[in-house]
Amino acid sequence: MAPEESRILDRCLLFRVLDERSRSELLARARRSSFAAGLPIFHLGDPGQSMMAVLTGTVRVSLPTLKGRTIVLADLPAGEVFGEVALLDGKERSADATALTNCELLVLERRDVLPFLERHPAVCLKLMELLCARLRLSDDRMVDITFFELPVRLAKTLLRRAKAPARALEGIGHPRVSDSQSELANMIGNTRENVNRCLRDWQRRGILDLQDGWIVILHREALEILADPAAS
Amino acid sequence: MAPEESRILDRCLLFRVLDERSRSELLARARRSSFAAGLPIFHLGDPGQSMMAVLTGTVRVSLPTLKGRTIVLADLPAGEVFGEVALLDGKERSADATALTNCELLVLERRDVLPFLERHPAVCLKLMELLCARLRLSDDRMVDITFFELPVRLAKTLLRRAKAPARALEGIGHPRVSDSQSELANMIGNTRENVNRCLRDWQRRGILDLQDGWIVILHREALEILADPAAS
DNA sequence: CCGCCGTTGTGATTTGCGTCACAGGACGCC
DNA sequence: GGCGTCCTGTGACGCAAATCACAACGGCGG
Repeated sequence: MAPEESRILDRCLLFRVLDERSRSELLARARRSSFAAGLPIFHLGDPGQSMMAVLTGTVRVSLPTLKGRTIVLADLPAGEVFGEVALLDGKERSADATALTNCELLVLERRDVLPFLERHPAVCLKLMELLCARLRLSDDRMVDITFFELPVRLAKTLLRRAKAPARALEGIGHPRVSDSQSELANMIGNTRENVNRCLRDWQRRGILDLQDGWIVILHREALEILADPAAS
Repeated sequence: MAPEESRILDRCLLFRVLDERSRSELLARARRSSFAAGLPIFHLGDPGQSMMAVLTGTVRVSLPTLKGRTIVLADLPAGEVFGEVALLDGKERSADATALTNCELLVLERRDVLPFLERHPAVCLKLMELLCARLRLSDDRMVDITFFELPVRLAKTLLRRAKAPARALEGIGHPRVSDSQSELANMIGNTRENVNRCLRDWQRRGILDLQDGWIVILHREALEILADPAAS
């Protein structure tokens, strides 16, 4: 086992509770797999007997529809796991997974994981925490989509996805978001056109700026007020 | 322990995997609690250190908002459990729970459940299945709300909640739904007014009938077509 | 018996959003 | 260079749905 791999598993919340010996035992049965940027890893409805951990790259989990629109559930960086739902309940894949960048995955099969879980209740509990977190996220999203309009959801999403400014160390620059407008639309369950109109409006009002494909947040506070459904 | 209680726990998927001895062990640490129809059991945001099993009655789990509207997540009959999310991750209650009818509950505390789970991996796995089911439901709902319009969602909901006709045994009568129009609106994330208009339209078209507060489904097939987003 | 409240039934008005239809710019590839 | 593809930016149009505003009905408690 390459040393950098066990280090990555170390950063994976789910496996951090394991001692060295159990971790090796699990890794011994795991398979590695690579996906080029843009390639599908699995589709909603596929039979699913495995779960994956992201070793390098980013994986997008999303819900597709008949037409082109999708809902982005999560973008998972290295250290995260996905595909656990179908593995645990033995049913079909509950969402699409796609390699957003070039990715390396660790694949764990149902027949290996289930017996392992039975012998490691601590991992069970961690896994349940993970499922709970997913559930809370999903329910939050549902409330957002049902009750709040585009500006509130967009402001929330921008704040959530804002990266630190490039020259944060010198205290210069503003937090910024690199997602394209259609990606943002998919995240909040709305259309690209409406996202564009909203962003341009905020740009005109001096809240943010659009340049080189970046959305630069000029006044975080204004966004926070917009993101608060109680205000506005 | 009253005999009828262990029989009810027997019908509870989560505890059915346990042998008699383990079940008694868990029951010994459980508390019983009653709620009159309409009373809140807990609120979103409350600290939550326990989970409950429904012994008798029905419990509604829902997400509230600042204004009056809510999303009904589930109506749980006897045998179901709820409140497991806050118990498992130790965070605040993720939803409201209300006694829809007079209810008797079995309350299990975190300090008792967690050690128990560590010694009973089979229950862990069942609990994970339960969480997976909740997650799938939530995601389905999100897709419905985001992409389908009121008629599709309403038709789906009516079909899901349709009870067998009163005189099913004689083969007479039609499946029917007893929910009020505002309850239906809460289930599908829309307003009472729109639900009413849609129902009246379907009544005029002979698909269903409204009488004595019941919605009587005359043509199940027509509803099924309406519920299928691909058609229509 | 009367008032209160929850439910149903409808109309009018406004608005958020989906859809269609473009135009222009950046970038990579043949 | 020319062409496809993906992104941004906007206008117009129409519909779904939120909101407001009533009226009628029925049950229940004082």
